[in-house]
Amino acid sequence: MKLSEAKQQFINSWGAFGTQWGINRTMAQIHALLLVSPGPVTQDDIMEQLSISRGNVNMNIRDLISWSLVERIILPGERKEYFTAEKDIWKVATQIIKERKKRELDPMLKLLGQLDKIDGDKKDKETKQFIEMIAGIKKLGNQADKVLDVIIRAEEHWFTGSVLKIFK
Amino acid sequence: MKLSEAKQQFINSWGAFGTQWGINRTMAQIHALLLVSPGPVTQDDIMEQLSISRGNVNMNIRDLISWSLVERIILPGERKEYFTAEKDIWKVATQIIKERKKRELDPMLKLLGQLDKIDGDKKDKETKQFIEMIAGIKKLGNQADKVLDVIIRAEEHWFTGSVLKIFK
DNA sequence: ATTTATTTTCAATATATTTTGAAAATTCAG
DNA sequence: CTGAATTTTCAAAATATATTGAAAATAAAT
Repeated sequence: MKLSEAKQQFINSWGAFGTQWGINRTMAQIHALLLVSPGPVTQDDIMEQLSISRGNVNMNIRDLISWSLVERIILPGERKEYFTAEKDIWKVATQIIKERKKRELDPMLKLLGQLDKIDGDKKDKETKQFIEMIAGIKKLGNQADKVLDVIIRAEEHWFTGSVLKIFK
Repeated sequence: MKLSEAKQQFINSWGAFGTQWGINRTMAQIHALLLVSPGPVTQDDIMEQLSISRGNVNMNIRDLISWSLVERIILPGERKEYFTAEKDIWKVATQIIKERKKRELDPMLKLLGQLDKIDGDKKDKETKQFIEMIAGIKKLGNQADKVLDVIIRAEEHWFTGSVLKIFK
């Protein structure tokens, strides 16, 4: 397989993979393109390589920046803006975990904290069952929160290829 | 807050939450409805409570069954089929992890295994960089695979509320 | 201050996904 | 086997999401 083919396939697959995780295809593809591009890249480069419009590139790039996965770079003497992606995959992964925790897990735990304040007889079977179910999800969410924090801090173990060492 | 309100809010929020994770809103809502329903429920019950069509219920229920999150139940003497969801949230979570591993992580690792077979000079800077990046993702994927296996097997720790104990 | 390059916005358009509902298939009772 | 109840399918319609592209805004050079 040629390098160019492999890159193209990586971009396509990364895009398809992203959609399964609620990430828009183009955003994932732009991220993939930046991951396989050795140097900084302009909006025009991305437009050309992925055959998409300027507006599309612009919006998705800004989205990627809000996830701290892409950085805007100004080259001295150049008028255009350039972009690069963090290439260290461990950093990419922990950054995504951090953001999803903040954007999704935290709000969800907040919501669940309100749902178990039910008026009326707490001894009622149906009420009891509901409160227990919510408590279960809350417990799961809190445990996930802690586990993810440990994983985020496991950088050295990732580096040595032994993330499992954080388990006893 | 009344029980019925709380249930309704849970169903709506669970649906919204699901969409952020690439799960269709209605499927997540049906799952939520079954989670808060003490007994088994029919297609007609779901149609009525969520105001959706029969076909929609049918397709999404089958999808949930394929994820092993919902079970079809035949009550003796009854013509209609009933459905229930696994209520133990830990089991729900590990089942989802298992399925996503199988459906997404495994195929992704398979793909990555093909992408580093690049023709030509392995010493070429760009080629080298690409191969290393793919290797990094592969490494991350494999580690995630192992960590998820440990989590799936941590049931007793979940039960005692100390999933963190699996960390040293 | 004016021109020019570049980025950003966003209404209109295109595409993808979900939902409907009625017809076809299946299942079960008599 | 027949007919009624129930489930399943799937083309058409509705909805939601993503994309375009040109106009407006911004930034830099002269």
